[in-house]
Amino acid sequence: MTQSPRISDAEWTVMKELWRRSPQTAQEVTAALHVQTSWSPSTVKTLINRLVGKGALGSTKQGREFLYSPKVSESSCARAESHSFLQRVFGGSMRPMLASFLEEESLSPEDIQELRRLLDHKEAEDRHV
Amino acid sequence: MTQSPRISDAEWTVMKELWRRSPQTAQEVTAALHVQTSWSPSTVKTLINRLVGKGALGSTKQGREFLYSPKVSESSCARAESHSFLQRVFGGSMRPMLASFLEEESLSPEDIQELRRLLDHKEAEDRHV
DNA sequence: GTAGACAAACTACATGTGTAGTCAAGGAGC
DNA sequence: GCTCCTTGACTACACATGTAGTTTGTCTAC
Repeated sequence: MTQSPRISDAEWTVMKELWRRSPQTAQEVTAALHVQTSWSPSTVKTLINRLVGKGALGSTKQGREFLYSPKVSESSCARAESHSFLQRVFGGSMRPMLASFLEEESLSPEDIQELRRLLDHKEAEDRHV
Repeated sequence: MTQSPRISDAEWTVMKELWRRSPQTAQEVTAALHVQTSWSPSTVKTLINRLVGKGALGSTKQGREFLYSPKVSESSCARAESHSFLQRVFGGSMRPMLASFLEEESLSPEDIQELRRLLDHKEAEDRHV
């Protein structure tokens, strides 16, 4: 299990793109992100380098360029991030957190159905284990 | 509606204490946090000052000391924090986020019941509005 | 082979954050 | 009233982060 490094806001944006498609060159990533962010190539390159430094991205030299791809999975980063968020803001207890999200954010009827299914599943699982 | 300022990790710890009980002096907060954090009084004072600067805490002079109390509610900060977390990590979509939490974190049977109730409530609400 | 283009590497810099020390001012004890 | 202690105010400093510019090295086109 790779210990997920701490990934900052801007870095998440870069990671998301590389999770979506990889490997990509720095240039490609810059182009892909340009719509949402209008970051300069330097900026994207800096972020990529920091991520390589943190071990979140790996690179392979391809001629004059580098190809980058994630070395940590999105789900494992999401888990780490979620856990730290839960601790920090809700002291680690799920119930108030879920309550707050349900109150605040919008859910489609399908989302609600899906959630019920997840709860059923969870419950069944708990009973078995 | 007070626009909740961005509150850092360490600052959350201080805010939590003042949400738990307020007003308190810097000294009292330091003492209260000492068990978990072993921060020096200077550190706590710095954090408090920053929070006052951000408008998250208010202060009243009481003789030689100051009494501090929150100026923003815990729930509003939690909302802001939750929203930004949801955006950053799950691109704003609740369903994968909830799925990830349900998979990862542990829920008691009562938590599950409570969640079902919340979902029912939410659903009924949506139908009415 | 030389010039130009492009990508990588290095440097930059303001602001935020974690963590704390020092200085200064005002009340408490003598 | 003077001294000491406490508390507030100011200063410090390393590292992270957002954002980008400059230098250097190498490939490509002539």
